[in-house]
Amino acid sequence: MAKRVTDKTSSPERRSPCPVACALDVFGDRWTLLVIRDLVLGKTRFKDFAASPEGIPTNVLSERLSRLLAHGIVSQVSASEGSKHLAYRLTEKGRALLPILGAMRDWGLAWERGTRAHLGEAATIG
Amino acid sequence: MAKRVTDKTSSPERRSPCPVACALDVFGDRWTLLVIRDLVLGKTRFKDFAASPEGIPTNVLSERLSRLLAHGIVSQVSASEGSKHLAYRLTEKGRALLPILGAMRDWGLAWERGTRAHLGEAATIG
DNA sequence: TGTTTTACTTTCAAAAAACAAGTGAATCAA
DNA sequence: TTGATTCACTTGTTTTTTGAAAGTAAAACA
Repeated sequence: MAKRVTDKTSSPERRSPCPVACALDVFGDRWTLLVIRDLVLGKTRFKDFAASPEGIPTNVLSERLSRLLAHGIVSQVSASEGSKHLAYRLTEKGRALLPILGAMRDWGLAWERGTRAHLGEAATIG
Repeated sequence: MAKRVTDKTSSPERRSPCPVACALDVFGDRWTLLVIRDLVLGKTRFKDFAASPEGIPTNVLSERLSRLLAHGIVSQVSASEGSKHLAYRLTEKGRALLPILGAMRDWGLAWERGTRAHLGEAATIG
């Protein structure tokens, strides 16, 4: 007899139909949006994300990248012609996160002292 | 001989001067922004946040509220005249999170099927 | 060919989250 | 005024996630 804990068939572990809650289920943690930020800044490789100043642990990076792949937020392409290494790129769904990143950058700059944008002032993001 | 791990004097545990990283240190988790959302929706009491459909555990709610207080994002006022119960309100710094919430709601509605805004369509947030 | 780089995976201790239950002050109903 | 109920937590306990370090295998480079 199968023990039904929750119906994860229709929508795997969605807490509510709220779009904010749903978004947080995808990227509601301390690292995911930093990977997105790096992608926006032009980084494409595992080692590049790992080299960011915040120092994401590689196991966390690995898990986050596969989650983003699973959610269709990033895709993998060949790093360069003939290369067997892979590069990560934002999909359209991933690029649609730009306004969120822009709003967060603006809030941080306005309210948290000592912050500086490596993201281009207004053009790149937001 | 004091072992200096990190200089937490100037800015306690800031990972980098990036405003996005800094913002994530404040509200980069699955719950905090849902409390902010509830505040935007007009909820002010502990029990109201706890009653939201996502079902935040009370110990987590408690911890998040004190963190938000510590960061000056919410403040406490008397729930009603003469009452000794307290109500939570967004400060200006907290209201400045509205564009982030709005951008997240828009992204969720656009890219995650089955989401619906209890937040007023465009007027309330964003 | 041997060395280095890349992109992970594994291990494991520590921290955080989830869950359940308890507590005491405040409010309310009789 | 007493007793029940609500409120806002706090306290255990278990489960999950992190984070730091080390290990690994394929690819690239010399």
